[in-house]
Amino acid sequence: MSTERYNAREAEARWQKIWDERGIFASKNDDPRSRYYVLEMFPYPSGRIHMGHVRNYTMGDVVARTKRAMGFNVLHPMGWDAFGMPAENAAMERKVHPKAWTYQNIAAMKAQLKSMGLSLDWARELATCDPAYYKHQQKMFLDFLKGGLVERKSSKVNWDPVDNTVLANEQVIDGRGWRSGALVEQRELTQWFFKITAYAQELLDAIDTLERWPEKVRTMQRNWIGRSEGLLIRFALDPQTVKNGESELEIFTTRPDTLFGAKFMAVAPDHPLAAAAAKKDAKLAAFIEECKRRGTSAEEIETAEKMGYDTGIRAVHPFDPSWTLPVYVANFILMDYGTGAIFGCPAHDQRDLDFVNKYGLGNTPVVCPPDVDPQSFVVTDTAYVGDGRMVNSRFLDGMTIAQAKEEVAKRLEKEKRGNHPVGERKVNFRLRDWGISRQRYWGCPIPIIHCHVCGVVPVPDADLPVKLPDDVTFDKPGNPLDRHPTWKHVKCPRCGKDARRETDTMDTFVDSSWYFARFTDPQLATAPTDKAIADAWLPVDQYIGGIEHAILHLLYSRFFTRAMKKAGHLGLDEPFAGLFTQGMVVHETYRKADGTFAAPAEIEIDGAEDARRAKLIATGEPIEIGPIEKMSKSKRNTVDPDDIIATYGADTARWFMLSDSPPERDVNWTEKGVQGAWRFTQRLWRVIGEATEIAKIAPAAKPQAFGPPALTLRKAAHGALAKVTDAVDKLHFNVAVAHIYEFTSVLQGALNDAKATAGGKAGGSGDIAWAVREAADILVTLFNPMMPHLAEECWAALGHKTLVAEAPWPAVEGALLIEDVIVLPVQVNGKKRADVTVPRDAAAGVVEAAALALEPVQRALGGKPPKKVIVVPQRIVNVVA
RNA sequence: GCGGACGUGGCGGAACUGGUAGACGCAAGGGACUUAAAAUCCCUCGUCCGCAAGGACAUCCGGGUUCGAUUCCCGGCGUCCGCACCA
Repeated sequence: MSTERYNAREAEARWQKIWDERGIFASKNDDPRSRYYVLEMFPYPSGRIHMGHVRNYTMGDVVARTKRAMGFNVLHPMGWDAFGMPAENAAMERKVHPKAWTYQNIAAMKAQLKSMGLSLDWARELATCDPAYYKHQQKMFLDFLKGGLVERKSSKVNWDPVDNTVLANEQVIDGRGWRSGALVEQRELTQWFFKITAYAQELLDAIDTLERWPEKVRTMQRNWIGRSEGLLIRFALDPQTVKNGESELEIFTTRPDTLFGAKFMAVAPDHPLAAAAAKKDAKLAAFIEECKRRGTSAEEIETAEKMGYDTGIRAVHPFDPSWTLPVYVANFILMDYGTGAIFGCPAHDQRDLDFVNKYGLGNTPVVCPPDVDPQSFVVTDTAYVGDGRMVNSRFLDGMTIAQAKEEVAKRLEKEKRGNHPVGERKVNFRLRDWGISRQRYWGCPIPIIHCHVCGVVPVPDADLPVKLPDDVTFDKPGNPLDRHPTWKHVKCPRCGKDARRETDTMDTFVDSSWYFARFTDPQLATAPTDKAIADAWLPVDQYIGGIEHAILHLLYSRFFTRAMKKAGHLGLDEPFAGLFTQGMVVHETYRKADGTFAAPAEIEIDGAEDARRAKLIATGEPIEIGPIEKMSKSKRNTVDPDDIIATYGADTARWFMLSDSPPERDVNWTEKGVQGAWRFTQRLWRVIGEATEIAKIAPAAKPQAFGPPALTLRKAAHGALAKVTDAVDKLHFNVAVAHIYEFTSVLQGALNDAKATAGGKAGGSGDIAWAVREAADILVTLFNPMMPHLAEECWAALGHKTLVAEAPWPAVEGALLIEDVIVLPVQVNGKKRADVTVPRDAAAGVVEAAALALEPVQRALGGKPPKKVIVVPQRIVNVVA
């Protein structure tokens, strides 16, 4: 074997070709072995992969390759989340068709992914913009419609004035569109909705079963679903005070116990009662307008003062007909939570307290904290929200909060007005239905026809897919489908009269809500899934992606899986058994004097680590080294994976992505770090090269006995094998990497020793040669999932005729991990003073005697006898002085 | 405000279920090889006292439980993230 440097560029292409030709990463649906489905969140085809993709897919590939070696039938597919706005933006800016742009990008990114050497089953590749994919999505939309999970309703929607489209609540961040960043407007539109709220309780409950999900994501989803238990109360309105004959105001409360502390009622500015009252009150109408004009961004809400307008209407207290409360329209009441109306109990709710303090309505405490005299308990600026006993509350006095809630609920449930009870227990959710209509071209058409006579008519199965027309224009804002000359004009499938096609397309999150199921049988033409096959593969055993999808994508997919089950396409509820959210790739920023940023490739850095200076290569202009931030185009702190792969090879990039930083945390990309990874690839190549020389002379049969040097090496090899296996299993890739480093050093030391004893030549006795060969094989198998190309190269050098990609994971020889003689730390009062060497299964008394005999222990005891000696077998000895 | 996570050398980080704190890597210092450089190999590397042997301190801070705490409990401080006028 040559001692030349490992040429990653040449070797990587060669091995990729061999893997490809042999099709070794294609998984078969009828393979009888245990299945393992590992999936990384599929990319949007933006044009180029970025380092975040490299990190994400490397992690998935390590899992896939390891599980494959362990004998699983592994499914590791890749596809494209191919619909979306950027394609239309490109069309508008560059006059390129969204489809052409998307497919060009897919081709480019696929080549990049291939250069990473990922063990993907490309035969299962899919793109969501392919009619062969979205045909099934349209069919499922109709299935769901039939099953009552789709609804068409007029509602106030979030309108993004820049993207000219509707956004789901989940896509509005701080009052701005998640893509455009534009301030979102409220508009009233008729939209299609998926009834995700029908599963609110189920989606919430099942979070408890997702044991292999990060706690953080589970918490975020729980909060998002936002369950609260309370009481709906119908307050009668004083007929003398109403303007248009209204008789009731329905509110939702989680604190019915505080009903005797009520001081006012309040409704949202867009509540029907407010609108009705405004008709006869110009000032109120103006107030409502003012409220609507106010933004909903975080800062504005933070600073907005509580404002209200007394409508003059009065509501009657449900427990006292003679007690009436003023009804306000207030800016802090949200129409889309509960009923859009509340009763205000200022003593025990901060917002209500702020409100009454402003309008002089006063407060009456009704919950008295423990150990406080009710007579002297007053609330001024801070509402009391803690525990206590009821006071000032007539029949509730003395009860706990829980008892009072129960009592109020019981009484109001019994009381009737008309046919309805005055009070009704209700569970309220924060979760809203998922509005999926988008006024865009590059998305999945909603398969519906609107007929003047028949109304909303589903497109018949035989006419699916409803394909996007190719001849569209992007010269004007708005939806190209809507202004297409012919596309929307169709005959009604039911009555045959002229009708109009739905021109809205589906939210792209629909596309990604079921792709994991499609991968199980991506060519199936007749249905979205073959249920038996999908059920055999699913749930995904390990899903890996960014935390940014903690709510949207992951919640939608959970809903979709349930909806598909209902429609008969799947037999399970939860799509992802294991979820891992990886950290970001971050990099230093470089700021020029004029405030703009320079790219890493444009600058040169010198000086010691604590006094680094950067300058622009082109001009020598000094550059300020800025904070480490997420790689982004705007900060220009990105590194192109292509450049790295061309310079160092894919294995180096993969290795660096896994080293040092734990996978869930951010990894800082540094030139030094990459070089370290690159040096290690070369070192491995050298070490395996030297090992090959010795392995050559190894006997074919395993020797009967091993001398101490061979035994030590074998113990290290099997120890490393056990530790790396465990670390990879827990996705602690940085720990696995550390153990591989460690073991490489051990092997290197053993090779040097063997050489020294053989007088500088490759040699040594048979047992050493055999152990070296075994150690080298184990080492290569261990780093293969991380650096697969180098591993193949080394594997071949070691004389194997097979591929390491197809080699089984080595079995640990458990006996090698058990030492006959062990070294135990000896503590005195919890501080380590010495080590004691004892037989592994020595009796506690023997260990104790040996420990006490040690000179440092005696010194620490100062000649006095120990009070107590604690011997933890095979762990530690602690002497208590 | 509510919820979650985290806090360990110059840096990234490791440490099983309460049992030798600092594995492994980066950076730094010293040495070998070389005409030289690169590459490679070897040694040192938490802080303080000490020539050394050895000792003291040390996992954000303050308490507690324990023979023993980075790990468990209580109370602070700080950082990051998510949600947020949610009745």
